[in-house]
Amino acid sequence: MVNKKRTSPKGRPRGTGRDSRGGLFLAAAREFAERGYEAAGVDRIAQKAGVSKAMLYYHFGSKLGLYHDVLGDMFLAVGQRARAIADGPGDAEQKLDAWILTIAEEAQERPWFPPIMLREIASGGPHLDAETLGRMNAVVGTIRDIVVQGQQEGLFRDIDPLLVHLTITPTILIFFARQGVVARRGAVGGVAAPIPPEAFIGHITTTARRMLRIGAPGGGA
Amino acid sequence: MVNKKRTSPKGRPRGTGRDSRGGLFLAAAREFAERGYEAAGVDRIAQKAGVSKAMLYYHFGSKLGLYHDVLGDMFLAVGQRARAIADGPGDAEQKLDAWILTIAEEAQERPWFPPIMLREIASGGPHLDAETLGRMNAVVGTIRDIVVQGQQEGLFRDIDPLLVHLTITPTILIFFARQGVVARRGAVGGVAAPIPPEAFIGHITTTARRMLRIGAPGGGA
DNA sequence: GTCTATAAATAGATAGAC
DNA sequence: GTCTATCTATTTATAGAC
Repeated sequence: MVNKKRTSPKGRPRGTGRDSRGGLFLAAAREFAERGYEAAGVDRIAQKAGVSKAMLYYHFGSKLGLYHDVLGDMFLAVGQRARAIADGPGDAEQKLDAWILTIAEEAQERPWFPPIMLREIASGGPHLDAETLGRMNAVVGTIRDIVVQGQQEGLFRDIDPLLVHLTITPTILIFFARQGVVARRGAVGGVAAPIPPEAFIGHITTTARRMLRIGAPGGGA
Repeated sequence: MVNKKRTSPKGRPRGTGRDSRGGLFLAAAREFAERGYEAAGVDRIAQKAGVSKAMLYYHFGSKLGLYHDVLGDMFLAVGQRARAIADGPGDAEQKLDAWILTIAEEAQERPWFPPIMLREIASGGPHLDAETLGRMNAVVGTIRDIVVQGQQEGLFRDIDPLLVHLTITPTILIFFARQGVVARRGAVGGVAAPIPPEAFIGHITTTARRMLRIGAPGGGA
């Protein structure tokens, strides 16, 4: 039932090895990102990985088990980095910058992360396990800590930390989800307008500061 | 192949009637939002609508035809309202406020709008027809017009209009997609924190102003 | 316009040989 | 660890009666 938690034989990060398990993991992550959990096909995953479908069941037990492994890998990485930032040195503004950079880096390192995340939001997460749910909540808590710190430091205005999270994180996710699409299909529409990731990250950083700093124009709601 | 474009017998907006076609439209919109195009089942749609599956094919020709009808209804409404705002009176800031309100209203009037939109972004829109694609691009163009107006009026700083769009619109979509989930499941995680829509709209309006106004803190990128 | 019955393809999952 | 063959359920779509 529960999937095995061991890492690859040689200690490689999950999904990057050349063993059949790692190949299946990587193929699955891409398939889940492209089609979503329900529409993803175990046949296609096995084919992309170059092994038989039976291997998938041998390693992961079920389609859902495989999905949970992919989710676990994502949120473990993001959650740990977020916590390290919040608990580390620096003022709240520096920490928020670091968080923005972290999400952007993870989105590029694991291109399946933004699409899968968007789909889970869209569907209300019917196939999220308790462990993944806990890790997602931990991330929200981490952002809250950073915002509260900024308010105590007198840097940030009075604003609901959840609103801060809901403004910054989804924007980054959608940007990189769109990037993947633009790369594959030439823009969702045709009016491509490719924006370099660095330009986008700079924009979000600036916007986040303007959103949070005390005494800016636009009202303090 | 192409779905019939006529409205309901009595000229009601699509999907709100009590005829079998309207019932199917509404059930389909909800099913597509909840599960995504691929995972949506015509059997389930027909069952929810209280008619037989054959009726679905009689009215819409195919599952894809039905999906296109749902998409068309969404983007026609949003596109027309966006264009009316951009071409109407007022300065750019007022128009941007109106745009934010419009997206928020449409998201609440058609609760299937945000989830479907998120899924299309996640998958790169493989089942979008040319008409829908055109309407989506028209919306982006409309936002661009508003931002450019603001820059010419000396209200907005020099910023890529596409970045403005990518910052405001997705945030609103994700918020309301999440709202639907929170209502159905009690938050994606458990740490619910229900935010009233008005509070969120106020927040986004303020954030958009702070993002765009000239001479604010946080740097001007 | 509305239905039942069914065709034809594909899905996730398993058995058992090697 | 890896495979082929197969079981069973579900899928989209259609035929044809009323």
